[in-house]
Amino acid sequence: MNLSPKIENFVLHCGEMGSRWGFNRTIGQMVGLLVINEHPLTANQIAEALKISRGNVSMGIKELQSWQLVKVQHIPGDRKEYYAPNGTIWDLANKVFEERRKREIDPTLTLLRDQILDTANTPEEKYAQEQMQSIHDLLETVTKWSAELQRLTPEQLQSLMKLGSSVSKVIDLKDKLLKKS
Amino acid sequence: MNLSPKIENFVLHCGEMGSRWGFNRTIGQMVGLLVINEHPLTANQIAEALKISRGNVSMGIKELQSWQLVKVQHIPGDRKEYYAPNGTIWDLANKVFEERRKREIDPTLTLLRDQILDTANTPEEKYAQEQMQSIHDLLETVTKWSAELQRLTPEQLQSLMKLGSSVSKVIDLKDKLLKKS
DNA sequence: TTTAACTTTCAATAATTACTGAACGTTTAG
DNA sequence: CTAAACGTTCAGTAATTATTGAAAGTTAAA
Repeated sequence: MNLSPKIENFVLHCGEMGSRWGFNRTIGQMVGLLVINEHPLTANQIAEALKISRGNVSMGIKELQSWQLVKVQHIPGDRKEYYAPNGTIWDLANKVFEERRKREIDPTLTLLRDQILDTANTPEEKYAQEQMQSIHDLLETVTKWSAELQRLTPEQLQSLMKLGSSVSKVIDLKDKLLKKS
Repeated sequence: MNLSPKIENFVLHCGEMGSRWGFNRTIGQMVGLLVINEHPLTANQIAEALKISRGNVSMGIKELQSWQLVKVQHIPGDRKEYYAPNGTIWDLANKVFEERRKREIDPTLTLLRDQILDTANTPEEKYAQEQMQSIHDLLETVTKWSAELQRLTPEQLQSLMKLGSSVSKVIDLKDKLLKKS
């Protein structure tokens, strides 16, 4: 399990980006390693390739499973577990996106819904509630949009994109069509 | 500078979410505090309200300025600096979005562009490059889309949203229109 | 100038987060 | 049943990140 320089480079980069993508360095490296290898890897292979302890691999896999990013495979007559990415690159990105929405947006949306129902007693609270309402509306829009976009295949997205490569044009389209009918 | 329970609750929540939004707890609280207050605040007021040191406020403001999330205001005859959110809620969200794209996507895109130009020497490298190509294409699509969506006003977005509340319908629309012409 | 009112910086330290490795659990082949 | 081969857990420790507060920097009024 020694990586070619090019592949190692990619894996190390994934590690550096890991924390920005929502996990930590080691887990970032694990994702990179699994994605870049055509064949599933055992926990020991991962530990060896990344030079980390066996226990750390176990915890990392657990975390990745909570994100639904890896799946376990078995080879007949072999007791070891083999780990592989749970879907295409596109699938993985969707899963990360979805999970982050749950962690970064949903809790705030819940809080704001409660707060907005309360009555404001002072002018400060009045203003505060208006702001919270704005944030709430923004987050709802973002949530709905991300759900919409996730529903599309990469091909649909790219097709939509090439339509003059501007969403504003889609709006124009819509207006035109609505006028005709 | 003592906060009403309702407002304090919101500020504390922003703190808890802070690290998920790309900063740390204290900076999250600062954003919450500035957004929820109608009037700009001085560094000392922020320190007092959040019960943190004056130096910490200074560093937090610096960080928020690098994200372009706060602006400084002055009151004539007063040497203190007053801090306020740099734009509407929508503007702030856009700035965060943009900054995160720079940190979370751009560096990887740069790396992948380089890697893809290299020639693959082994079958493993061949596969690795195909995967890197997929990731690259995905990130480019995401980048372009986020740029498109950011260009729209909240009103445009919501109008587009209400169009049967499904982007797939827009694609259908497009197809219909193209057939007609 | 000097001094007072402010802001910034940064070394020391506190708080948080990640990692190791040994102990324990589980499964299966012999 | 026993031992070997694997996976998991978690207390202790290492690494990283955030915070304080004292010192230094800046500005402007007197």
